[in-house]
Amino acid sequence: MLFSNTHFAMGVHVLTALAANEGPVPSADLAHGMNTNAAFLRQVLGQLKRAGLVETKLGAGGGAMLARSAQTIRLSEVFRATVGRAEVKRHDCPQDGRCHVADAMNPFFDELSSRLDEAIDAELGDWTIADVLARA
Amino acid sequence: MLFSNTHFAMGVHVLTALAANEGPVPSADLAHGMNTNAAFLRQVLGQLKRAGLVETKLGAGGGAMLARSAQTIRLSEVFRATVGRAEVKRHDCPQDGRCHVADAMNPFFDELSSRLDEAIDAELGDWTIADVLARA
DNA sequence: GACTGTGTCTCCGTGATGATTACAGTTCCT
DNA sequence: AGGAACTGTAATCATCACGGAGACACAGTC
Repeated sequence: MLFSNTHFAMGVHVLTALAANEGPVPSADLAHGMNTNAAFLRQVLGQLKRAGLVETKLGAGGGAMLARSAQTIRLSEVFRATVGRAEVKRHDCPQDGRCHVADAMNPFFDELSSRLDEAIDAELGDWTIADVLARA
Repeated sequence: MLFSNTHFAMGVHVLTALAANEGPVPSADLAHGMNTNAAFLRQVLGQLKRAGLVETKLGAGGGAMLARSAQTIRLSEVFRATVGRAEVKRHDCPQDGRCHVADAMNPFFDELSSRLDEAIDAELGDWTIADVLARA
């Protein structure tokens, strides 16, 4: 399974939903449509906001809205905002000489993670939120 | 985080350890060197065995050994054996009309997962167990 | 001033992960 | 033949991360 939490999927979903709306949408409304709760969704929205993908307005009539047009928001940005850097899940590898090859494992997985991270980033760079919305 | 469990990392590690040894190695010895327990490691070895990467011998003097030379074992095979198909973790997306774009989400994530799966597979196809061993 | 909404905190139920133990079946060695 | 070594698998358990839920201060709107 890629991405041990659902933040990326929720990010794509919520951005697409925002792209389908004009004005600001309250997190409670978004959360209800996405079958989740507002407090949790606000955390995802916070990640998207810090990445400059979303703006939020306080007060009555406020809510979340896209900070840029859907055509300019690439899924690779959503990936960076919600996942960060992709890293291969690894076991607790002992460095005490019990295993001859153990010392090589962590550096290798570091490099492997970097390569996979780049590959995923490149692949996600091919899609924009507008592409996702076009399927709806 | 990629790969919600450690099977892939343990698979790479144990195959590299086996590549460094000639005869069969008991799972208890392997497990001790990898800071895990034998029963759990045997599950990973079982996945590798079913994929044709490892052979096991029962009885005294038995254990696990590579089924093929380390040069011919690609990490993409370890990936298939231990992870299966890469799939984007997604939330429980309601299909009841609450959200206009919800219907498009699952098909989209299906396709996205396929693309990412191929990208990861291609990237991992560049490495063999021999490459990992060469770093030790 | 009342209302609405965000941002953040805490608490809790649930599910997955891996550790551990146990045991039947197979193979080797003497 | 008999005992020892090892696998394969099942059952149980502790731990932990994830996400659900409620609450509250603060900020902005009407």
